Amino acid sequence: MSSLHAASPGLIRTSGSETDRRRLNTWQAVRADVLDRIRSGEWPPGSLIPTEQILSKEMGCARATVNRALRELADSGIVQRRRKVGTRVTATSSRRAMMSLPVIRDEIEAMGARYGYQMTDCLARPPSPEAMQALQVDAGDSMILVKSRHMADDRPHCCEAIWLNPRAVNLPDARLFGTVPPQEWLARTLPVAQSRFSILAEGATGACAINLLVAVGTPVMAIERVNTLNGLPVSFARQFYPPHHRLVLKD
Amino acid sequence: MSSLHAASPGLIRTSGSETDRRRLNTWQAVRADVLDRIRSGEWPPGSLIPTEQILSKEMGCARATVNRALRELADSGIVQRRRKVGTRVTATSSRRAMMSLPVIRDEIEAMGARYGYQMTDCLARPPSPEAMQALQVDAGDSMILVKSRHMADDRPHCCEAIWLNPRAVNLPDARLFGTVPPQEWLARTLPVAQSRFSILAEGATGACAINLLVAVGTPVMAIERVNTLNGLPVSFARQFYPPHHRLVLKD
DNA sequence: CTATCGATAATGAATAGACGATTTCGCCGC
DNA sequence: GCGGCGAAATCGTCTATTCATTATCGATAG
Repeated sequence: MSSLHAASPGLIRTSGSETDRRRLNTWQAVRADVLDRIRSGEWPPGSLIPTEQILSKEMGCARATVNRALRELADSGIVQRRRKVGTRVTATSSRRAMMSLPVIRDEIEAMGARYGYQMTDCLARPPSPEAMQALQVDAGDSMILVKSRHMADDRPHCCEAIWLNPRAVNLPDARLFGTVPPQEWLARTLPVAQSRFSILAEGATGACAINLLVAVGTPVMAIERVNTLNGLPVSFARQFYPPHHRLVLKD
Repeated sequence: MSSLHAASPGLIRTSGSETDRRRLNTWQAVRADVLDRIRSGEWPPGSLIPTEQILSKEMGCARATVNRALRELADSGIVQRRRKVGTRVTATSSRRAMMSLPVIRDEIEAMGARYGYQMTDCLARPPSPEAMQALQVDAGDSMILVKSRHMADDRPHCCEAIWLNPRAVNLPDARLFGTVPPQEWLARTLPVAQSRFSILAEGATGACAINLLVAVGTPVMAIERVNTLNGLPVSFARQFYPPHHRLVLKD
């Protein structure tokens, strides 16, 4: 019926973008088409684009298919949609980018290096002020602090300090962390937790500098991660990466 | 027909998660339900969960609705799906997090501060080695380098150096950048470009340290951004943020 | 035993149709 | 002019159905 069934070339525009549309699904073709017409200036930033119904008729596909395409574009911040109003091209270039935070073991092995892990400390102690704030506990609670470092081919790749909340999770024998990184143990124990990350630059402090084999005060990138499960804060981790480490995001 | 039409309570499980499901759509309810059963250990990491058909029957909704829910979970890395094989709970805790990179003006005004912009330099010169690599140009090409800083209530918030490729975009009169930040001009001129970001920690160098009012060598967070349009690299920007600036990601 | 081929099962995508939610817009009474 | 109210437009979601794509498994020919 439709001129545009699965990968039929009906939709392909002659404008000649670099994307190879021969193997695109219909909704991906619609998305690419809309993107092209935005880029070409046909629909400038801030303007309304035609309704789903008009587009579906124009492109010879179902409205649900156009909906899927436009929803994806809205998810990445390229357009904004409101009922009854329509779909508007986002005026500013505010963009959302997806970052993938792999397990450090995978990250290192993906580079083709040999992974190594060393626990450097494992203490029960009252939480630091940052840990108190992140985990919503108070100074009286006793927390577990595990410090460790991760090596790539015997060179330090990252060092880590993680606070674990014994009220949120049953901790194993501490010796386990001598061989198993706490993040991996946590991932196996609590399948899906909700996480909040933040990224900042810091000067390396004493232990961190020693573990990363850099001078005190050297700029390091810190990634903080708070895991919560059912609203209960479970862990607060800080990972430090030496200079020249890059976190890459694609948009 | 279905026991689960739009926000009907049919699906609501008694497990009592913290999420308020009374106002969830059906597909969101399905997603929450699956997530709960993963978290509860019913479907441990690495295991296969029931097929879409079984789930749709079990939950009294259409398979397309289950598909939507499981697709969202796959998009955020919680499950992995393969045709004919099924849907598997991701074994590692590798997660994808969404980061929003707002226009700096918006970022500052959202904090309730007054935005200020100053251009500090605007030069035509051959590209630096990094710019050559990022923009895929060679040393013979003449590029435009604009340096600027952004202020929040008269305190430096971020400084920026951006290389523009005159072969990819028609540049305006350079005086424009005295009042309009290059990123904003770019956003208005090229509606939707594809971007690649990377984030790293560096020590502040001379001009950067002066602009941010910090000592040389102070750790700063650098965000690099390469914009390309139809495969043609358009701009290469490096933004530097002073210590204590945090980039926040929600998962 | 092994390679190949077909049946089967699972997800992926598309369709038409329906209904619901939300916001705008104009009409009407005042 | 103005306030309220209902019609209409538009996106959001759901269903049922069909076909496409991909992988697994087992049977069969050699």
